[in-house]
Amino acid sequence: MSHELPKAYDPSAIEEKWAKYWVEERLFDVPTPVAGAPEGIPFVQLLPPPNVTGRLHMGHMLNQTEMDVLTRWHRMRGHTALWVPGTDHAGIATQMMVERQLASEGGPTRQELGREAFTKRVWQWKQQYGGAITEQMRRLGASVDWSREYFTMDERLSRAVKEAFVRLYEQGLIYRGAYIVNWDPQIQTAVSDLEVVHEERAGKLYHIRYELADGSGSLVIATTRPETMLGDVAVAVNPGDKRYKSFIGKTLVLPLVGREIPVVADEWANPEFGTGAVKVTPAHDPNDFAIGLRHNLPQLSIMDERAQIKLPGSPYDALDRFAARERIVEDLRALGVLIDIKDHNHAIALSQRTGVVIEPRLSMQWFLAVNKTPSRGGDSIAAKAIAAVRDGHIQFTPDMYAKTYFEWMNNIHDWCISRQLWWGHRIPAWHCGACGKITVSRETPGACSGCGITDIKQETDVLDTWFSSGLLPFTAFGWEGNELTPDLAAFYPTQLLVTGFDILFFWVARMIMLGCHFMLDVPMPDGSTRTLADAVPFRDVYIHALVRDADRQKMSKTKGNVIDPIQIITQYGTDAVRFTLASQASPGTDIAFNDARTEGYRAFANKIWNAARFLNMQLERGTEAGYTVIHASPLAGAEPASAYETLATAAGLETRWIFARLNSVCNEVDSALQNYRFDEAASAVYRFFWGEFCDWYLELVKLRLDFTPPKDEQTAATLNALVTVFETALRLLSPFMPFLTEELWHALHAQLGVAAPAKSIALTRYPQAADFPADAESADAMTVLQELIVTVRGLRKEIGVPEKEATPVQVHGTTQVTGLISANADMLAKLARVSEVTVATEALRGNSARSTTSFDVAMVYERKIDVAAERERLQKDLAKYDKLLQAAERQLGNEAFIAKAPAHIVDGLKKQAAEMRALRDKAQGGLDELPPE
RNA sequence: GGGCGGUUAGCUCAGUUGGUUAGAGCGCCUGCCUUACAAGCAGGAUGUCGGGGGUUCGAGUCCCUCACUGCCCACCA
Repeated sequence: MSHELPKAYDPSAIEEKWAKYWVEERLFDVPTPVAGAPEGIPFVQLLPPPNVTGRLHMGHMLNQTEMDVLTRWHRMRGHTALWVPGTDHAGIATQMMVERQLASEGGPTRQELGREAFTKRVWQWKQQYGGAITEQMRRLGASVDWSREYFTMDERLSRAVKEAFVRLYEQGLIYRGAYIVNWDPQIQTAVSDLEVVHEERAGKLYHIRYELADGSGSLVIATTRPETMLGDVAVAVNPGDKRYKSFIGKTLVLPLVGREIPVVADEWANPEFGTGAVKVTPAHDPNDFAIGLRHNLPQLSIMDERAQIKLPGSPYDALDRFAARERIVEDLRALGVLIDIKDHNHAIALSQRTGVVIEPRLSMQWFLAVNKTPSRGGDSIAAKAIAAVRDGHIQFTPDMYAKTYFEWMNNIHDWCISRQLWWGHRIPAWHCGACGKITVSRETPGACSGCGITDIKQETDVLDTWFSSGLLPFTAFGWEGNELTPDLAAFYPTQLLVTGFDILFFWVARMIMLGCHFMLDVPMPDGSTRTLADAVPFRDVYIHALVRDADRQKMSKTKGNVIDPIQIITQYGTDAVRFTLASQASPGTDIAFNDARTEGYRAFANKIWNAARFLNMQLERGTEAGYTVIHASPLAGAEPASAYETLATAAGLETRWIFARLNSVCNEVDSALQNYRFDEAASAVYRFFWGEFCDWYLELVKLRLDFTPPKDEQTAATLNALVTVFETALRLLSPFMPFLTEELWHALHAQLGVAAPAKSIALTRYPQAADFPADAESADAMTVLQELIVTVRGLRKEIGVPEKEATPVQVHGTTQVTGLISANADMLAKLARVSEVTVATEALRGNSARSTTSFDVAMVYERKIDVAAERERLQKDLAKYDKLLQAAERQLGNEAFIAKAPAHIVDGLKKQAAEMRALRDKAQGGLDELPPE
């Protein structure tokens, strides 16, 4: 039977197969617990739901790699590991996408189609294309529970959203009113503060003269937006501003318009800015709106939803706001009241979605009051959200994000949750045309709650997408009120949220606000009242960095530097890309994605692949020679450590050593992942597999495997150990490189002729340090031998011994060290081409000798000495050791140091000084022996 | 305007509570087709840890300051 692996690793040949297998076999589904919570603390994560319109980008890939590594790691450690996937309906993005599609088809516009037909059309679009991103996720091997996949507009989630809205309304936390909001005139909807981005731009500050109605004088105002003067209802000056004292209470005539407006005194007017007199346009500026309220001024809207002037009869009617600006400036100039135009840089507000300039607009909207006490009492939403983090119920990593969070949460304003869109959760409120009463209800009401007439109309606005996604940590588990569903009992709070800082406020903060608010009302599994500590939506938040291009530039379509993960995956394999991201994922640092690095990790995958091939060959030879290897991967429990002990003793030093290394690398990986140090974990497994298992263990194993008859115990033990270590390494690597390890793990079992003990390596047990003897003695012994081998290799190279020629060496050191070396002369022979080792009684120095802190070694070889090079080397050594020695001696001579530093530091330094002195003397001795220049 | 980061080898980054010779990968140089792997093996070079000051027996690590740089937030017309 042949189990030959192809010579080179080809990810495309294996990845799709396993991706499909994992999904079809439903390996990662976590059923709803029948009663109570699963044993232990389940590891539950919610995937930040990608937009249905989305295509996989590097940010997703990083996010999913991190989540998957953790999920697989926890699962293998025996925890219930639940990762819930889903997609977000993404109101604005999706509506725009479909509108664009309609336009490109030359079809009707959204408005022509009408609301019902249009939303139907969006659903069609969603059915057809909405799965693209989850398809790509499957390709990444994300070990999510697909049986729990949701869409934020699913019927069940829609019910939950309605429930949440109605509850907040009943608690007096949702209100409706006419306020200035950020208006996007392109898509013609309100957007929240967060959806506005500011950009510094060069603008103008226009100085305009307004005459007093009584003709007694005039005053000059300064504005960046002269077109809004059409809506002016006052001019404000600071009450303390002496220049304008006499104007207060008088009436001005608005140029071009002729309307009379008062001069009011308001603190907001800044005497330092402009002329100190500011025009007041309550319907088109948030500050002016506030002034208007203070002075009881009318609110005069002069623009429509497209940001065109709407003043029937006026010459400016129907002009776009920017065209109107030009016309008005011209007309003011003609009138002679345009006094000055100054350059003025200021930050203008742009819509994040469309990039158009935001128009502050007075309109009727729905708001969530975040700082208000609910009608039934208790803390405000923001107060709870602050307390949850402040009191440590939620932990941020990196923790500096907690500061950012507080900064925002402490200054939070009410949240405008209504959008004038058609795609989204329609607000469950009904307007009565007769009495004006609003009926907010879970079910479609038959009649107005005020006057009882049946002719009521549902609110046309929908909810901000983030409102529904903010509810996900509990709605994903079946929340529809105060009842504790089995899933909520088992899985809430989730353990960890992994996400990017770009949605810290949009999503993370909203989940905390809404989770803390709603879940406080849901009892604990034991029936007790829930406290904030258990109302939180997640215990940990891990904020990952941004993936940038190789030159640290932000990826953007306009720059054309977007790296398509699918393309990189096709080129290098998913495992290599995952490993690249994991190994770069150091908290708080952006990732400069350089595919040179990915190429390196593909080489790593290839290395693993070839180690498997080597193993296969040894097993084949072993089988032919009549050896049997029986190995079963641990599922729940480990082999008893004593079994490893016995195996290692029979196999030899290198096996004892590699077990000791496993002991230590298991610890490293576990503690790194515990702290979300994906980079450290990845580099630990990398160094172990390549630097230790391949570079040393596999080479040394070649010495031990003697398949010529008769059978011997050492070969048998080594063969077993080899399989054990390799299989363990596969499990260790599996969370990082799930495809490759799955393939090789199955191949190994096939080769061994035994059934794999599980359907997937992902369902086996993660290697634990305690499984392997720490064995410091073997570790130390190998360190000496490795150091010797490396030193000899270096010597050979320097001296110029031909590659293939074996040479004798002399060693000097303690009897323990020389004994160890002599006993392992075969290692030296194999790895450093040493033909013979003799022990010298005297210290070794001279041109062919090298010294380390544990031994001297000299090569017995006639050579032509490059005196100059040798002198240079020795002088360099001398200088180095001398410098270190002097530094050590200086410090040891410092009484304060001896008195204050801990003993182990002082002793260590003394030892170091002695070693440096010896090494320095040897270097000096070598120099003395060189022929003079 | 407010807040938060970063600056360590040519490049990308580690560096745990201050403690004994500051590390890794990639790249670079030299030599090897030693059959698991040339996507490899072996050897090698490379750092006044952004500048200055301070605390300390001891600073890449703590404090101050300056410079450069990035990000977030913000209703100054």
